[in-house]
Amino acid sequence: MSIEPLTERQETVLALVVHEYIESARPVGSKRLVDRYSLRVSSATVRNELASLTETGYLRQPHTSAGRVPTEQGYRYFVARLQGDTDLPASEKRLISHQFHQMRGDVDEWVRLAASILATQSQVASLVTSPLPDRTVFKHLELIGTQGRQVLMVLVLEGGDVRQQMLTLSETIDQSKLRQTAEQITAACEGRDANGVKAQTSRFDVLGREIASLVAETLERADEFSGGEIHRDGLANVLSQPEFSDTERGRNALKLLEERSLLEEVLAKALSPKVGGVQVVIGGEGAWEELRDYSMVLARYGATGKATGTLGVLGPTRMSYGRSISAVRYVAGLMSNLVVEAFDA
Amino acid sequence: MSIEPLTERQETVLALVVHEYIESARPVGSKRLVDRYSLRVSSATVRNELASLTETGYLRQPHTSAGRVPTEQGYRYFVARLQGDTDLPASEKRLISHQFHQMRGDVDEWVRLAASILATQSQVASLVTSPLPDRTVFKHLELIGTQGRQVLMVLVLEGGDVRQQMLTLSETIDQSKLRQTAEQITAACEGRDANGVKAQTSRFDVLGREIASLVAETLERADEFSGGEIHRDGLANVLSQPEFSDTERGRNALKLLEERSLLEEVLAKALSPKVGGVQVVIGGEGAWEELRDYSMVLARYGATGKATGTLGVLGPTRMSYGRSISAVRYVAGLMSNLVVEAFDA
DNA sequence: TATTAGCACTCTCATCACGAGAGTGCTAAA
DNA sequence: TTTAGCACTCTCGTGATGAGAGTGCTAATA
Repeated sequence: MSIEPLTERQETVLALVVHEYIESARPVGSKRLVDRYSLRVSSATVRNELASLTETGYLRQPHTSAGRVPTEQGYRYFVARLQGDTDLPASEKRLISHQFHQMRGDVDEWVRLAASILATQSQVASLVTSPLPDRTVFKHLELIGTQGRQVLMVLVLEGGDVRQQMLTLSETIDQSKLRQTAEQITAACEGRDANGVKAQTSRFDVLGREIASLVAETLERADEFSGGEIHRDGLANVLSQPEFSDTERGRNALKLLEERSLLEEVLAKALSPKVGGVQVVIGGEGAWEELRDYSMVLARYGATGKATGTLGVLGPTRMSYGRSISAVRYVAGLMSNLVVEAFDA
Repeated sequence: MSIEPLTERQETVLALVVHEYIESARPVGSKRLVDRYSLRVSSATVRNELASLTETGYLRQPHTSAGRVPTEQGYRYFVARLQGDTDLPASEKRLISHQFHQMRGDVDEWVRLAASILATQSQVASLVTSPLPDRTVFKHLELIGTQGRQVLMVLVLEGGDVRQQMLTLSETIDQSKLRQTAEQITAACEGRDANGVKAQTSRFDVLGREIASLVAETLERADEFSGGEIHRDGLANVLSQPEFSDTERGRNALKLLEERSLLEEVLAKALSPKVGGVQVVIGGEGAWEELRDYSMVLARYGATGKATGTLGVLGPTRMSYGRSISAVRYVAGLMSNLVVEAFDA
């Protein structure tokens, strides 16, 4: 399979088949191709090329005497080399950017807006996770006594994220002692990560050690917790795709989108931890059987080394890669700006 | 319509029709009824009762010479008077309770688990919102200077919720002054709500007033923000219901479930703000045209006056009300316990 | 040698007819 | 008041059929 490089004409034909199939969702035949794109060769010639592309594994025939459909390999070739650089029209960009500037406020709202925009732009389902710190860094600690031995620990992280936790101490400690301890720890640990904090613990007294190791634990937990909630939108979109008119398949698609663990795994493994670039996962790439009929277009956004999140879309392999890629790229850029701004503030 | 009270036999027939229709999803006829439930009357008699129930508006005929289907009125009568008190089997309860105890940790996890359990138990889609304070009460304030005029305001609310906000002050203020102000405000405002805090502002100096009014604003915003994220699960379930085998209808159902604003409105309006009891909304109750073909089973959980959230299920009017009601009731109870525990801690 | 016209053949899909099955309403008898 | 009987209606699954689109192959052509 696919030892020979494709001739120019084969590339053209492949591109047209992919393009046409994405639009029509029906196997595309030689005659149709010649008619719709007014090729300067006859349908018989195209037929020969189709046969050849089928042999080399770029196309597939659903049944004898039907038109051709791209294989995963075909899609990959198309996305990698044939599709050309697409981009959203400037007017769309302005509109989207406007919506983002319109809204100010909390991260959840950004995430929601991003998901909504991706869904409408790509016409498939979208996924967005909140930006989370790559490496959690301590900034500030407060201890607030409430009643008896109960103490509320408020832990402020680099980037403004806050963790809170209720503690029950072994004995009642008065507020001034608590404050003093908190200040000590803050002074010693500002700017350190979980390991850095651990290294400092020996410098404190008994209470200080107890608290500091709890802080270190919390920081560690925050590091592990890579996922966070995955916000979805446009689920209804995938059902309007003709390949899911069969209810069984539609249900399958939804199940996939609801399955948190699988999505988390894909997001984690398929996507490099660095911000930049759009990744396309076609048909599960052999690694995920469940994704055989689906493709994802993903990007990481945020500020590498500080806080990053992922966003992308999920749809049938027959999805408009152009629309999706440009939408994902643009929205990821906007989200990155927001994250960077939030960090610098 | 429905002036005469129903005879006992009519009630029996209505109950059987609803029951049978919920199971089979097909219009139910007289003969079927007699056969399956070994009634001691003939099909002709049942036919008469069916005709009468149709006349009084409890049943409906999809087309002449087809079986009967319950109307909304029929469902309501059934749920209100005929269904009997259903409850989850003890074994199920144990299993669910176990899962809840298995898991400790943050509120998001509770919400996720509750949604997942509701979805599997009811076989339709589930909705759960996080518990949010009914009336936001101030507990503690911290001001943390970062760089220049930037200050991080950390606001701890009754119940342990934390709000944070970045401020840019008009001039640089040193940390001790910040701390002093924060302490002043904390002392004066602990236990007060938005209005209470506002009433205190005059007692502070310029900086204090500025901060305190920001605090009051934040508290107000927290009050308004009644909704919060709605966590969904079991979306795929609704697609397996036969009424949504038609793709168009299925897509509609999904759109409904994705529409945040509508759901929020229904949750807010249909459900009393007090915890306790399960509410059933059948076919939109005339108030929501979009919900014509759907029913919801809802409950508010938490601790009235402290923090409450809503949970429930959404499915076709032809849903198993028994299963849903008992599942919603039980899960709401468990969640309430968790909230109460968290508050008392 | 590469391209094209022509042709026989295949496979899908929408349409239509048809009959089984389930259900109804009505009448008349028990 | 209940029920047996009956004629009638409507849906739905099952084939049959034919149009349409597409293919591969062969032979003629540039």
